[in-house]
This record gives sequence, C-alpha cells and structure tokens, in this order.
Amino acid sequence: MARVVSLKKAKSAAVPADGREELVEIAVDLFAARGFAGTSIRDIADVAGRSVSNIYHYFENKEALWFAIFERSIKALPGQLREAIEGVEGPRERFIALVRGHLDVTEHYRREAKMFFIDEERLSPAGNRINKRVQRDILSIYVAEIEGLRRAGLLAPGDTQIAALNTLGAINWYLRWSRAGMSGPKRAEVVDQVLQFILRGVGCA
Amino acid sequence: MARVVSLKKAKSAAVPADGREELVEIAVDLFAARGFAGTSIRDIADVAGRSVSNIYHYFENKEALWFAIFERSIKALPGQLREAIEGVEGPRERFIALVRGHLDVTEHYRREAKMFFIDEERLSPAGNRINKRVQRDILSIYVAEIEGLRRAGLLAPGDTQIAALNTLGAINWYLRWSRAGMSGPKRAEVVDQVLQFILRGVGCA
DNA sequence: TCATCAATAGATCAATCGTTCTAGAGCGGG
DNA sequence: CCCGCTCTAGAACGATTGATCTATTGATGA
Repeated sequence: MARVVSLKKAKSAAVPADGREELVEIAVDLFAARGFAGTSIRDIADVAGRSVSNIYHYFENKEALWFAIFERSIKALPGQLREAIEGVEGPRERFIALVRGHLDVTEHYRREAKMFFIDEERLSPAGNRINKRVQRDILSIYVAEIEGLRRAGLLAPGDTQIAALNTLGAINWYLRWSRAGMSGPKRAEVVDQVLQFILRGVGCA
Repeated sequence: MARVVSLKKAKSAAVPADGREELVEIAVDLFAARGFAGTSIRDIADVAGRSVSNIYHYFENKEALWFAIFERSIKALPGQLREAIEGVEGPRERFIALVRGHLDVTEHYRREAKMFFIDEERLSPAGNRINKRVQRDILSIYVAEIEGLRRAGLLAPGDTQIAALNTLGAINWYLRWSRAGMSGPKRAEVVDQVLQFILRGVGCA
C-alpha cells in the first residue's frame, strides 16, 4: 500500500519515481563504493537531498536499507540461475547457459554484487546468515552442473567444488573490472571471452 | 632507530616481539575481517590489550597503520612476481612460474590481499593512489607474460588484458575461499588445480 | 646520580555516528 | 471543516569515533 495510490506524482525521472526506491538506489551506490560501515545515513541523506529522519520514515534502521537492496537484487539470483538452465539439454550446454545467464543477470546488479561479496562479516548475525546462505546456494548450483560435466567426461580431473569456486572467481572478478557503460557487441565480446576462459583457460593446456 | 637498540626484550612470543609489529599484526586481522572503516582504533587497542594512546605513539594516525601493513606485504608483490619469472625460459614455463609464484607468495599475505582489494575507495586520495598503482603494476606483469604466450601461439584468441584479468580473478578468488590452515600435499593439490583451471579452464573446450 | 626518552595509561576533545523526538505541511474522506 | 494519514524537516540524544593532552613508569647513558 501507499504505492498503488500514487497517481499524483507522474515524475518522469529515469528510474526512482518513488521516495523509497530512490533512497535504495542511492544507498546501493554508496555502499558499493564505500562499504556499509563507510557509509553513514547522513551521507545517503545528503546525496538524496532529504533529511535523515526521512530515511527513517521508510526504513527501520540502517541494516533494513541493506536488506532492501538484497531483496530487490541478489535474493533472486539463485532462482534466476536455475531458470537459465531449465530445459537445456546436454551437460556442456547447461553449463554454458548457466555461466551466460549469470553474467547477463548480474550485469544489472553490478553494484549489488560488489556490495555483497565485499561486506561479509560487517553485518548483524542475521544479515550475515542471509548473505552466506545465498552464496552457498549459488555454489551448489554450480557444483551440480559441474558434476554433470564430470559424468559426461567433459571435466578436467580434480575436485568439483574447487572447479565451481574457480568459475565463480572469474565471474565475480569480471563484475569488478568491467565497466558498466559497455553495451552491445563490445560487451558481448568481453562476456564471450570470460566464458571461453572458464571453458578452456588462457589456452595453453 | 628505536629498534636496533633493543637487546633487552628477548620475548619468546610467536612473531611480534615488538610492540609496533604486534599492533600491525592485530590491525591486519581486523581490517581484513571488518574492513578499514569498520575497525576502530579502540577495537585494535582492545584486542592488543593496550591503550589507544599507545597506538598513537607508534602510528601518526589510522591510515599510517594501513600504510604499515601495505609496506610489509603487498608493496613487495610486484618485485616478488618479477623474481619468480626471472631467468625462466619458455613462455609457457614463465607463465606457470608467475602464477605459482603469485599463489605461493600471497599465501602468507592472505589477509592483506583481502584487505587491499576490498578497501578500494575508502582511503585518502594518497592511499588510493598507492593501492591502484600496485594493482596496475601487477596487471602489467601478467599482460607482458601473456603477450609472450600469444607470440608463441599458445594463447586462445581474444584480448590480452582480459586474459590477464581473468587469471587474476582466479588467483584472488582463491585467496578468498581457501582456508589458511591448509598445508603440505593437500594445499599443493588445491594450488595445482587453480593453476590447471587458469591453463585449461574446467576442461570442456 | 640524574637527565633523557621511549613506552605506556587515562582523561578528554570536538566531530560524527545511528537513532529518536517533535512538529509542520499537504492531502483525502467523512 | 476537521480528522487522520503520509511525507517531510530539524533539533536533539547518547554512544562512538579519530585524535590530543597530561602524566607516570622504567630503563639507558652521561
């Protein structure tokens, strides 16, 4: 409620259009850049051009802000990854679909991804547990698919979990160094090279 | 000075043996776990069992503590990487020596590595510049060696810099998930699998 | 023996932190 | 018209922050 009634504010702004959403948008920017502990409520209020108490009108406390970011982004990631491989036939094709899906989805969550694997131990025990659960969930998806590769004889020898972690390393690192502005064929090329790296490494076996 | 004269304290402690060094040791622990902004001077003082002003006796300010950690660890990394490949013949052998050397050296800098690629934008402009310079330095070493692979026809097609970034992703990610306690043949196996991943990916080309 | 000085603790500073309180403005339904 | 609601600002709270000041200890060297 309180959102459905808004017929008044036909604000043509890019995305926010909502006081609460605009605050989340600013918060994720600052949290990703300076970290959770490094960002004060007043920092967010200043950027938003509103008062501190306004933020507390929408969010119970600072961590609720963090949680709102989580809910609109990373929370859905495991489900989206499962969607990406749903119905795909063949272990190699499934794995490729998984990695591609992951790179595509998180493209829009770049700041959030950075936030979440940077601030690990900095939250309340509850927040920490949530964070860890999702990360474990994602890892298990990769382990399952890589297990499929192994059964098909498509996997280099070694531990399955380590292979999954290495894969996630390449993906998450990509989110760190790649620039958000990139789009179109240029981006497709880069994503393709990351995928190729995961499949065959630098090349010299 | 102030250190050379110390013949008195033959403290048999594990590592510290020096008030200043003990503080650096504790600081790197806390910075890696909670981040720079998330760790207060009092946190460090409490763990060390000393007073706040004692810390300020050794360090001008909080960032000087960060800088001391940098100076005894990551600062030397580019030089150590260059050492690791010095005199090695053959582009493939050089690249392998580089990755292995990197994994070996940073094994002892696990916390520091985490600290430095987590706290990016959280420092003064000066600290930020130092951080970025080292990271660029390391990247250039990888680019040069991968360029060597390319000339020898040992590289998969694609951009050299992206290949270097992917490689660093696997390495830095390893530092995140691997446990410090591991040693001996078990660790060698894991390191080997990370190297193999960098060379040939998960296996299914 | 005494002056010096590194090393320590404790009190204290102004600033900032997360958070709460009070209150006004604008709007809709009765 | 006024009641109640959402949205907003500003002042203020106690706690914590990075940093400083003052003072005491104990050892070293003259």
